[in-house]
Amino acid sequence: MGRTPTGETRRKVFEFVRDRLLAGQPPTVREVQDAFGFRAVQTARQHLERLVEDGRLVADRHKARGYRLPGAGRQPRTVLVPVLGRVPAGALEEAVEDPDGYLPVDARCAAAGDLFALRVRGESMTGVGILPGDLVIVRRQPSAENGDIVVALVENDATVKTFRTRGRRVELRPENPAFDPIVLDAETVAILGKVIEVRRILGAGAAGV
Amino acid sequence: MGRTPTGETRRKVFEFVRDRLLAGQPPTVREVQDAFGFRAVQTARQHLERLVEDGRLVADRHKARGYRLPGAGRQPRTVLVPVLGRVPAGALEEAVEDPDGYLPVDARCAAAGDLFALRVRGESMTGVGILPGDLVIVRRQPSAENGDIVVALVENDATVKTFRTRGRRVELRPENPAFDPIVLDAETVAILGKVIEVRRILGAGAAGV
DNA sequence: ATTGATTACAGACGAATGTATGCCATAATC
DNA sequence: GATTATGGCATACATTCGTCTGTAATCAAT
Repeated sequence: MGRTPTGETRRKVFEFVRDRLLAGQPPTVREVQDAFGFRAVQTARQHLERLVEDGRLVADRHKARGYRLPGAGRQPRTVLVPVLGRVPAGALEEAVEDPDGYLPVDARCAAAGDLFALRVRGESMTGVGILPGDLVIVRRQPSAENGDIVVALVENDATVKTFRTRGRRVELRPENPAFDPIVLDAETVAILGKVIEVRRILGAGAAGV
Repeated sequence: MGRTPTGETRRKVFEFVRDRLLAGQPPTVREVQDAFGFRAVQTARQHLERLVEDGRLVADRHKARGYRLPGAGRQPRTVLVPVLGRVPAGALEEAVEDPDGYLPVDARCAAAGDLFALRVRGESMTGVGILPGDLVIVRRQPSAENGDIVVALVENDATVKTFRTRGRRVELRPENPAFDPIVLDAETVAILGKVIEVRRILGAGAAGV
């Protein structure tokens, strides 16, 4: 039957498969066939096999929906992290039960259950590029090292500060000259966790989860 | 044969399927079977069907790898967005082919293929909390509105600036007093897209994808 | 003990899916 | 015109996979 310009269809097939894979829904050969209106399965398969030869796709042989993008190792292990509305004293567990939403996070460096996210209030950390409304992703841990940005409970309120030891006491330092450091006994400071990522969502209307 | 405590296995099955789905690799019933060492396919299927009854999964009937996570609305629609190393003039398509890695992004507000990510170089946007090394997630679009933060091609190099019209010309304004705005003819400015999200990964050692 | 619910196993069937073979049409090159 | 490469079609086959039927063991409640 007729034909399309050389390489044109192949490129579109790749984009179709890639988009499906990135969306987490690998297509079957016949779904590719239908998507392009091919009247033979083999036509779709020829394009797919060519893409494998060219190294643009890899194939799990004899597996349903077996086409993948190359470089699987570099792909992130995604988990959904709950965004906590408020953090009442110590009740982190309960807050996780009723989140404001979820963020997809690459969790190759942390266990899924150990992560949560908070929305930043106040301007105390603008000096290090953490603005009001930003989301911080936190790995739960009871202590921290000098220079870590941590989430701590101060007067029943979660606050983001830089952690620093001061002899036997601990300094929670804002990164904004307009704010004063908080110095407390090491025993009385409740560290909720360490900030491992900062996000700011600018998208029009799409506000933050 | 023997049995495990009530609900325990079911929970683990759910977590297994969920992790696979979030990783973009939906499992078959028999893969679930193998993963748990069940000696009958039906055992895996019973657990999966129960999870569907409980509303924790949804099923595309008679489809290979047909189990999905429910609540498409509340949960983020996660896609993997390629992180581009360099952006040679205009060759965005090719750059997407060979990414440095992928970021999981909530793409409820954009098509999967329309997104890419870049690592920020330079300090020209520190005034709005975008620091060197940050990752910006960009939605491809050829134009922008006043005040949008955009990625534009200037002298064959991708740069992040605030977009503003100046009569018939456009101004690409850095958000740092130490830098000067760039003013160009509207026709000669190549806008690659609009920044919809900013990320900074602080995690120890885990550096950025 | 009986009943019911849950967990698990065994085997089989049919549909979905990946794969193979052969054929035809168009376009470029010699 | 012959050759070669490419894009596409039609059909058949083998494996994978979702689904079904039937059986047995364990536990809780009656």
